[in-house]
Amino acid sequence: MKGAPVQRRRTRQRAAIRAVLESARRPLSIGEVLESARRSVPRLGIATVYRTVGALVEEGFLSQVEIGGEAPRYEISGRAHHHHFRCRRCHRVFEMDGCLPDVRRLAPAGFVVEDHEILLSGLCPDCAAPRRG
Amino acid sequence: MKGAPVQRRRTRQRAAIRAVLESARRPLSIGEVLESARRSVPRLGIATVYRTVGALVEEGFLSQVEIGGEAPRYEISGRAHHHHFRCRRCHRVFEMDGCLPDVRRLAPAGFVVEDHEILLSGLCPDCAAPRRG
DNA sequence: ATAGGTGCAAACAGTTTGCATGTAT
DNA sequence: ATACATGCAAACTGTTTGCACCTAT
Repeated sequence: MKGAPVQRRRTRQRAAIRAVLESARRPLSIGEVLESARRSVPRLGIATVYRTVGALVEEGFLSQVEIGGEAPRYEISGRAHHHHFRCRRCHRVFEMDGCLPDVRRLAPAGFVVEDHEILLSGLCPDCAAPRRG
Repeated sequence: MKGAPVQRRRTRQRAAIRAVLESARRPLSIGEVLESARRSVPRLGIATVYRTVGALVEEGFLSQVEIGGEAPRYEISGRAHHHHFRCRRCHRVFEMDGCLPDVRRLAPAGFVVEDHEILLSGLCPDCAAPRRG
């Protein structure tokens, strides 16, 4: 077991990983973060991505988005309440603003609703668009 | 790649696996199915469970229930459309009948909604009850 | 008799960990 | 100088596949 480090350092790897997640408009998987961050740090290792993303989740900078049985994705914390849409073809996950005011009415009497998630799935605009060429 | 078999056979393994899932009152994970089914077929292999459950999902007998980042679970299909409530204290998952008619309006223009899932979480009646300990 | 099924072990894929080396402080 | 971070590879865990043997039809 390795205790948490006493201090954090600024490294190219961490800067790249943060930048990728900050500029993303949708939650990213570890693989997506790795691929994007390697554009600025080519030799970036996947273990570093796991460790860095894990640390960012622990410090509250990132939120983990668990969708179905798929690999967890990560997005910047503190955004407005929103839900997600998963494309069954390209498997990307998109954010959808807004919510349904009466979700908690689904719960039968006696249940205390504290949180909820709504996940839509189908085809994203890119995959639904008729392709030509 | 192995093509789907032309016909299905009745075997002790499949009977056991089906029986376990039919008598369950909650969605079961692969491990839970294996453990239960081994009571009637001790040498049952996990690969057979994966293959059989997978086949049952494909033929529509079972539905895969994916909740959060947890291992997928399987339940008998054909029940009325419903969603789930997960108790954060006892971790049980309950079914909630009904739905919200306007869920798919959450999706921005251009997205083709084919399916959706709603997961509420909080405390179930047992865990919300004032009696403690 | 034979297509199909099973169990085992090996192969895979995603994630975590150990360690020697590299680097921010 | 030194504690922390990185990259690589090995270790793990959960799932899938190849294959020789078995069995329902």
